[in-house]
Amino acid sequence: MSAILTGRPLAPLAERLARLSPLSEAERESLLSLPHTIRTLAASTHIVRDGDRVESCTILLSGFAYRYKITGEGARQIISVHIAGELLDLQHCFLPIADHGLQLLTDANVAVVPRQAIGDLVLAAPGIARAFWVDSLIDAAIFREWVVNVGRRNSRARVAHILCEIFLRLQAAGLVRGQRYILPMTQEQLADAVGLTSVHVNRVLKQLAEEGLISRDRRTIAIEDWGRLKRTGDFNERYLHHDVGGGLGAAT
Amino acid sequence: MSAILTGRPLAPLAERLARLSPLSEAERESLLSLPHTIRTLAASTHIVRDGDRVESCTILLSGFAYRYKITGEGARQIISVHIAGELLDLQHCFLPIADHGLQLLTDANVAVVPRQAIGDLVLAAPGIARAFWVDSLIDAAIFREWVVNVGRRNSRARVAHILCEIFLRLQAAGLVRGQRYILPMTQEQLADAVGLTSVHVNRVLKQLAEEGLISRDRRTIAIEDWGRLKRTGDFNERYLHHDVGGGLGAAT
DNA sequence: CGATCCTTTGATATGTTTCAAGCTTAGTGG
DNA sequence: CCACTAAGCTTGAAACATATCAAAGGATCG
Repeated sequence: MSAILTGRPLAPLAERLARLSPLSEAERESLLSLPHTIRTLAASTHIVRDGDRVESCTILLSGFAYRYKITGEGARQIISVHIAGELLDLQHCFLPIADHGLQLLTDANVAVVPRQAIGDLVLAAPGIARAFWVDSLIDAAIFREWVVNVGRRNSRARVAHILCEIFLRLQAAGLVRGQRYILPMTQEQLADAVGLTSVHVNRVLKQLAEEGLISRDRRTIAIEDWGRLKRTGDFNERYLHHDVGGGLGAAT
Repeated sequence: MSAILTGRPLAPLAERLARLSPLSEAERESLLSLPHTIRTLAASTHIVRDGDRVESCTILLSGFAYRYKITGEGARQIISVHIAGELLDLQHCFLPIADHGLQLLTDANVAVVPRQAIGDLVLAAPGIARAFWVDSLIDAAIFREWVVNVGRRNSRARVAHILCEIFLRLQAAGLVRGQRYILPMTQEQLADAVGLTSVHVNRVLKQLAEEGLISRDRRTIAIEDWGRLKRTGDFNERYLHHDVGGGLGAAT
């Protein structure tokens, strides 16, 4: 958030990408000087609606957001949850007709960049293209894990799994102190993320708490037994690729 | 397949990418001259195993493949199905530790390209980087739809949906004549793709056939009523982005 | 032509949903 | 500052879709 105030609002983006793939000083600079507008938006604002033609990419500077689709029967499936620092819809730079919706969970600050500017930049700066691409690849890895989560795990594991994932992602982003975090989702939203009903999610959360894996107060989750939570969530963090910057990534 | 025999085995790859994002003649040439080895592999060969360090990318020249993960309980979830002409594991160029397995459904011809060669090429040729990236983005769009499919649709819709998807993808690749295609998956594999049991998939297929939406003979599926099949599968092809080449994509 | 893998069918079990109602919390206006 | 309201959380009972278990029937391929 400080970056927003210091007038370098895209700094978190540059940081994030540099962690994924090495960037030269010039590349960092051109990222920081991307044309953009900063907006402060209220919780539940729609950033993109399914079917929209999107002319910009949004970077989440603070707050939470999620992507979702609505089925013909009116059911909602949440497809991913996004935290501060993440790129929300890079795919719209090249697939400009949205195939899903994108909505804020909380009040948030966002930076909006015209998609043309990103398109131009990636043609001019291959290193940046690579970094964006790696970001998309990690997104996709998370989608794959979610297919497994809703397709083949029981309700306990699904809920435990998403609690693990969000915890680790917040931790990697430096947004968590200790073993607790605020998960700004209603139980209904959580249910839509794991393919269950809110009633059932409620029962599972209660059970996880009774068994001492987590504790809850309003919407803050405290991890009480990380080992057992991971085990009941069948959670293996490899798919998050948090280590990707660590010396490989590129065909160096 | 003819391309394999004519000694231009990577031609289908160049075609595919050019459809996603405009490529110059020079870019096409450098794609065609990527170092590679051609292999003919038997059905059910593993191309990648979960956890492997992968040093190459595989292009499927003929046949079918699928990606999957195994849960801690031993259940398998199939994450995507791939058809001739597709890039199977572009993500391994930049995320070289595999987070899922990749296996052939049928005998197949593949081209194997060292990941370093692709990494070098995308830094040298931004237009190619963009095309690869768009390919990854479409992959991700399909994963998202699968999250919805297994998360929020009932068994009839799930099965109908995957039949629609594969039909359209084969059609777009020019691999289907008329309204029928060979789906080289057992009912158990189909079940693992839609998050059901094989017994239940069997019943759903039977019902879809009885109602006249499809007919079956061994593993060939004939679409008897595309409109109703789409409707019962809640299928909207927008997520496949088959039109993406049609004048946009790039920030032109 | 024997063996294996796959498909099909029936009967029963179960996890999750649905429906319904009461309860708590957070926000709003008097 | 309290009353009121809406939203979300919690709990119970019943219904249902899908899984599980089991066994027989086909297809495919040495």
